[in-house]
Amino acid sequence: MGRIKTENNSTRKDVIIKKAAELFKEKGFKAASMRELAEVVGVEAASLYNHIRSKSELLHLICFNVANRYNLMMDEVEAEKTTSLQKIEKIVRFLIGGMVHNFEEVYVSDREWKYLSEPYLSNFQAQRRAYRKRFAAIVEDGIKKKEIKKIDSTTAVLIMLHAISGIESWHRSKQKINGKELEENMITILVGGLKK
Amino acid sequence: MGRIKTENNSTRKDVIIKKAAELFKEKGFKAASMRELAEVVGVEAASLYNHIRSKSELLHLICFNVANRYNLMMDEVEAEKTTSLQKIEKIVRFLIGGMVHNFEEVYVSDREWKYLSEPYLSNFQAQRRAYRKRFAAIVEDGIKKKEIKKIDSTTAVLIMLHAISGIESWHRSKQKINGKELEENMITILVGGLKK
DNA sequence: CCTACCGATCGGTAGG
DNA sequence: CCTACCGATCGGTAGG
Repeated sequence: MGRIKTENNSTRKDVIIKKAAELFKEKGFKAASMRELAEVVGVEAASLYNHIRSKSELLHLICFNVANRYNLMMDEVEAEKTTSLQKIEKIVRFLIGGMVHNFEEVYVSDREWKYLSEPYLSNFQAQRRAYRKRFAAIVEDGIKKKEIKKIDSTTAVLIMLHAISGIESWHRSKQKINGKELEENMITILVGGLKK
Repeated sequence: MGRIKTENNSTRKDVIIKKAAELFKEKGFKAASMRELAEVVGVEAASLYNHIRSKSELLHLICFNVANRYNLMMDEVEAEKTTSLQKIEKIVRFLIGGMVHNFEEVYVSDREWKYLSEPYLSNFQAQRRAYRKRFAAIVEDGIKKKEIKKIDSTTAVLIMLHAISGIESWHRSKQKINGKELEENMITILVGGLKK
């Protein structure tokens, strides 16, 4: 009802969220102000509140958007009839892809989630814990089946997750190698480090 | 001259810096206020300014303290007559040790450096780039000598650095494995992933 | 979507 | 090291 869509089919609210993700990534959630956001959107600060409830709503929209995608992907991987190593490779590739293509959103959900307000904060942390547990279970399974070295699965998951979120620095870097090459290198080192 | 030392030989200024690191880690630099810092130190906010110049001075003291230690360590490693793989292992062990024993300080210098003010910001970024370059050169050398898989050295360094800074989550976690065990697991996966 | 404005909080200073 | 206080900026609201 009267929600105006632009030619690329996104509402004004979508634009605000997208710009918020960029701003939160650049400055950090606390340091980013609604006045700055208004400026990049092209309206007065007060006008933002016709589309969103609060600054903090912006953050939880961003974070849960990412979390939902991660969970759906994990459902899919668990359902597959493949080896643990293949599952891990698929997860790692998905995560790298997300980092490369939805950079700002993923970055914010990775680094700024601690500014979430309750009950979103607790909910997000719970989802995160659950996600890591499912990932660790796959690693554990691979160890049992002797596809993977005998290591602490929690540590292995932490390493993979953080190595990937480090793509941030790659993104900033001048002499970037391309996305595909990056992905293959990461797979070699990370998955290669697990293989027995 | 009147600088009072406590029994463990640290000045009041040292205490302020230490508490600042804890607070900046917990809340983030921007979200942490000088009034909160004063409270944990046990004085009024205005009194902090008899020991330090500004909030931003606290951040650069923390960040450069860490950066200096990293640089000294790199000097030492480069001077050794060991294989590239041994050098990398030494660097990784040093970084993990720093993360485990100087957690707050290292965390802040890793995640909050972007709030540094000029000229400190540029200086810090330059040191960081130089440090990574030296690390990558060691990896490169290992590849040439066929100790290490043929991978992009920049990516390899990024992975190691970020995997280690991810120890943050391990620190938070309930069912921690101990520091030594963590270190051995990380060496297995990270250095193992490089080995030819 | 804008103008006008609010109460709260911030980093920091003056003066003792 | 404290009391008292400053100018700036914040997220958000009222009213049109």
